[in-house]
Amino acid sequence: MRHTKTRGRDPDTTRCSALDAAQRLFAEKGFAGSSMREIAAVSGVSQPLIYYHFGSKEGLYSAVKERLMKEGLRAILPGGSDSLETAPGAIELIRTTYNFVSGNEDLMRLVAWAHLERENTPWPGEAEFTLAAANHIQRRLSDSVLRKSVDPLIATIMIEALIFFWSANRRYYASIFDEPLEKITERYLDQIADLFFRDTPARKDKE
Amino acid sequence: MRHTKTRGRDPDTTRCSALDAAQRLFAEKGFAGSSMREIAAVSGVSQPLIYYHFGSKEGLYSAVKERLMKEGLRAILPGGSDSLETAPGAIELIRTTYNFVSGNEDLMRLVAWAHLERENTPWPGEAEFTLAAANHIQRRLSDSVLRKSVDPLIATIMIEALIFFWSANRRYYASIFDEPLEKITERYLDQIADLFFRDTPARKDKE
DNA sequence: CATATTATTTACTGATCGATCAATAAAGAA
DNA sequence: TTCTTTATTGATCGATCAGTAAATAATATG
Repeated sequence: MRHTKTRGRDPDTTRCSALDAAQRLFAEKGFAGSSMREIAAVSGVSQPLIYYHFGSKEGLYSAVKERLMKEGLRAILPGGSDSLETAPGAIELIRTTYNFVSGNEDLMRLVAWAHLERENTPWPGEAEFTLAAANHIQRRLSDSVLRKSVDPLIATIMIEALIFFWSANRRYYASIFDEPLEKITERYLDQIADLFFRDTPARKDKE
Repeated sequence: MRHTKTRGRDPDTTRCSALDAAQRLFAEKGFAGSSMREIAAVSGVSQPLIYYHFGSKEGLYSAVKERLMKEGLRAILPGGSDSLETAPGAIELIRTTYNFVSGNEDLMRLVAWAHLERENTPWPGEAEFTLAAANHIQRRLSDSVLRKSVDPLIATIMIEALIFFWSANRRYYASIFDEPLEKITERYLDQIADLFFRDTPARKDKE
């Protein structure tokens, strides 16, 4: 047998517990707003032990980002169940992207914190991530269904902006409408497709 | 004469100095990331004196927000030189909004911090601010130039999203293009107008 | 078994946090 | 002038910050 360790020491579980708590707290309160003591208390891992495994607060932060990006890349790159590859049409692509964004709230909040805190160090795999997403969206955008007079690259940025913004602010804005969140979200995403793709007169069947 | 006080005591100037430094530091590093000591050092106002005038760190923060919103409202509400009222057409409205947003970076960053830090207390005048902007945009949007099949309220949110996003990320995205920031910004704003307004076949003169 | 390595805890450091103290200087009121 | 109010300072509070040294318990290795 390899290891029966269920009691006492299990460094993998220790690291994972610390990472879980750190991810939650960093996403919730930002890097400056989270303390190692609280991460230790929440995770059940003693503070010096976190330092033993991750070296410093920055090291812990980097480990959180690394793990998140590894998961994120696995999900969105070809082969993942929610991969952008599997999205056949424009509206499905938009919906898939939105689902990924709104389903990874910790990741999105951490990116937002990093942006505000003016992090100079790039995220591990950030470039690949952005390129993969932009690449797929752009391929879809040049599939002749994009409205004429719309620059594909700018359109890519705009779609990203619309999806990010709604994912971050949907609860606030949904309270203005009468409809439930899911309904209004669907309409919002449909309108994105409308704006960028459906100006070609008739388009019932795709491909 | 009223007061010749140029030396020694001048509580108004004191408050103003503290507010200036606090606004800059809160916008730059967030509430949790800014310390009263640093605000005191940067402003030249001693730390206990800041407490004397504003009571607490929270009180200072509230005062910063209050002043900013008062200025912002004065600028954007009817009568201001950059008022949304004076914007005659759709593209001018978009440009005016963008200019206001990108010209008030401190305000936008503070709003972003507040959003991430999940502030429960609403900003003073936040509701009026949002309503005023949405109201003007919506009036413009229902001026029959809006593309059919686009919900005016959702369009309002989308335009806000597109402008906010570009204002926050323009430098990053502009580095992808070859053009200078102003040129690509102009094209980005034009594309917004294109998307939402210019699908009516011919539209040279408005009204 | 013995021993070296890895994992974890207890107790602590110096620095900094937000906040407050008593004392005092300046301005206004009498 | 004298007295009261307002503005400002230096010193300091207890709490908490990130980080660490040393001792110890568990595991792996011989």
